[in-house]
Amino acid sequence: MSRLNELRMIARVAQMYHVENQRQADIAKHLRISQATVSRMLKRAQEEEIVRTTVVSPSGTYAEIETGLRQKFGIAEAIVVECSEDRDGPIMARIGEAAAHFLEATLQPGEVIGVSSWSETILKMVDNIHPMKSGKAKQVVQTLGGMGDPTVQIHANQLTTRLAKLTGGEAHLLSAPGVAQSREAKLVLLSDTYVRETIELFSKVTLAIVGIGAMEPSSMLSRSGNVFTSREIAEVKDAGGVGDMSLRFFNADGQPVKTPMDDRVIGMSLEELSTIDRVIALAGGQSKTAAIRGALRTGVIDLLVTDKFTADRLLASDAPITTRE
Amino acid sequence: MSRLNELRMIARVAQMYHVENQRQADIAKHLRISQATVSRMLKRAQEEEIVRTTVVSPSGTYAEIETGLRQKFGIAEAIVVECSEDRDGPIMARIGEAAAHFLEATLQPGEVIGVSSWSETILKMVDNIHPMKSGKAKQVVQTLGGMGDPTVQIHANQLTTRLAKLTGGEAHLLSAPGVAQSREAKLVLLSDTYVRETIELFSKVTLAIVGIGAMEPSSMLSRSGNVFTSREIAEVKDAGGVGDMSLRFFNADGQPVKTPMDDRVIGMSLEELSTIDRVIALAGGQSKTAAIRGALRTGVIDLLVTDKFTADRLLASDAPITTRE
DNA sequence: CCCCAAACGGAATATTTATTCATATTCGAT
DNA sequence: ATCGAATATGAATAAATATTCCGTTTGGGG
Repeated sequence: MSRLNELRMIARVAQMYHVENQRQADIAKHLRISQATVSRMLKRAQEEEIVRTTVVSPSGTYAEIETGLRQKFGIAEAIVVECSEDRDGPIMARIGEAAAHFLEATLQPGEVIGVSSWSETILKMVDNIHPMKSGKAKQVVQTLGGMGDPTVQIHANQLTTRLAKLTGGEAHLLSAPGVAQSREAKLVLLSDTYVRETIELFSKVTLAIVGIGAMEPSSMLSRSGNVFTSREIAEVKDAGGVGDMSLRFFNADGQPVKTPMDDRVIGMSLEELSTIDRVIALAGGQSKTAAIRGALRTGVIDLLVTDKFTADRLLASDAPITTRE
Repeated sequence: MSRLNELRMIARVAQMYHVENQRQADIAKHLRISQATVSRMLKRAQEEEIVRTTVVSPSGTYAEIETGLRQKFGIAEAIVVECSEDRDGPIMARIGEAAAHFLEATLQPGEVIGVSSWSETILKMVDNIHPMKSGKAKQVVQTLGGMGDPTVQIHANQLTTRLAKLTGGEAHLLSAPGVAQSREAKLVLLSDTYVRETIELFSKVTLAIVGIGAMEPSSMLSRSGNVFTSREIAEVKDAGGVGDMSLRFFNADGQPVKTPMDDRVIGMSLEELSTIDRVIALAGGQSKTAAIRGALRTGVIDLLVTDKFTADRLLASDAPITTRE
């Protein structure tokens, strides 16, 4: 019976604290008990469920799905954006927008941003970044060569340059094709001083922004000319490849798929990516689901920004759960 | 639209803080923002109602009614006890129990307790106090004389003595009748050294425990012999009296009702009561409702302990609301 | 009855959180 | 464009809260 009187008092303390916003010291004075006791009563109130705290996610946000993604794939953070329809265009726009906001809010002074430049989603992100007056970033490094097609080359360079301008960093372009014609050709390209300097910066990158590619070439990729032959793509597929980040392929388990083509790609490797402090991946859309799932399993991604439909698909899958941490 | 991205982040912070019990500094590190920002986001989360905190009063307690009493009558605290039936016996027992618990929990070391000894409810309270080993109270002072009837006299003395023993204070009895035969008789009684010493202690009392009497004499009062004649009582009633504390009468507005009898009462006055740091009133029951309402309006009571039925009646009344503070 | 283990409670203290202060930035009005 | 008010930010700091530590008490076994 005295337990009830005790709980009554705890409830009163909880009310004064949570509802009336009184300080513990004042409550203690009012009730002639010590502040320590008030603190303990409040803890007790939680345990006894006299106070209940609930976090409601604002409509249009999907905290629960984000938590699901974090847990299922062991990533540090996930952002799931609202999207009215499951089409690539709107999805990319929303993902880019959310990523831009996140970047703005969390970019540290002096960061070295690495950006793999041929993702339409990343482009949307850059479109949404507000210029930061006090130069936050130190350098913005292009982590994958441009395309053979000069039009897209310019596009890629522009993306890096704009991002650099917006974040106040100095741009370091990778003035080379993303894929060299041969191993030898790559070596030649690497002999270029500017190219080498940029590549040497890869290890300094503190924040990498990457897109995730599906095996079926994206519109941008195909527009950019034949990067790989369809036979080469088929080979990767046969080896289990489900997608790529910066033209580095991986299978459904997140294991790298080694191919002879690796020697021709001029850009950051998955291994390099894994050493980077923060890796932000931007991707969504029906066709990319499998690729994203594989990418998440590589363990290099710290934050995924995706859309609700894709997130649902990622969680719905009955593939084995990979827990980290 | 960016408001949504902002809210998303706030919701995430709130989740990490309230659900996952992470410290603000850790959240800040995880999200690459400052601890100050996390603190502000959490405040924002409250404002935006992303976090909702509710205090549920344990069943058997009536936090809402207590709040109603505090607000309507401007008292510092109220305790409303559960009671299955609206009869005086059980009500007094529950009130006494709750008051005992409260007293135990909040009695300060060195307090001087004043107790008006003829309330059955107070008796129940004393019955429920556990002995306090390390003498908390300094002195326990009887604030109203005993009754003419020697049996009750002993009762009253015992109550004070027991309370003193239980709280570890030294008992100061008021060895005199509660009501002298005349003004002159009172003066004679006051000349007694022990009586005077006790009365002088009134001003030192830090915590007074009082009962509230209705105009219809209680069983204890009537058993104790004719304290006042029914004619005297009628006079008080005519003057608007609705009840008394320690035989000091007041009307429905809480204004003292002065009568010639005041000069014959040997006990603490309402004025003295009002200077005391904490005044705890114990009372409940159908017949006492009007008396309690008047008592609350005197402004001398800091804490009322009553039962649910009486509390409901006190709140239901459409009498004008007297707000203090 | 006495002693011990566990529980309690408060003062002092450590830790965590909120606020202040100094800057930087945005936005709106010229 | 340029100024100024309003807003936002983080570092430093003040304030509030949680915990540790220690003396007391309580409730069992010897």
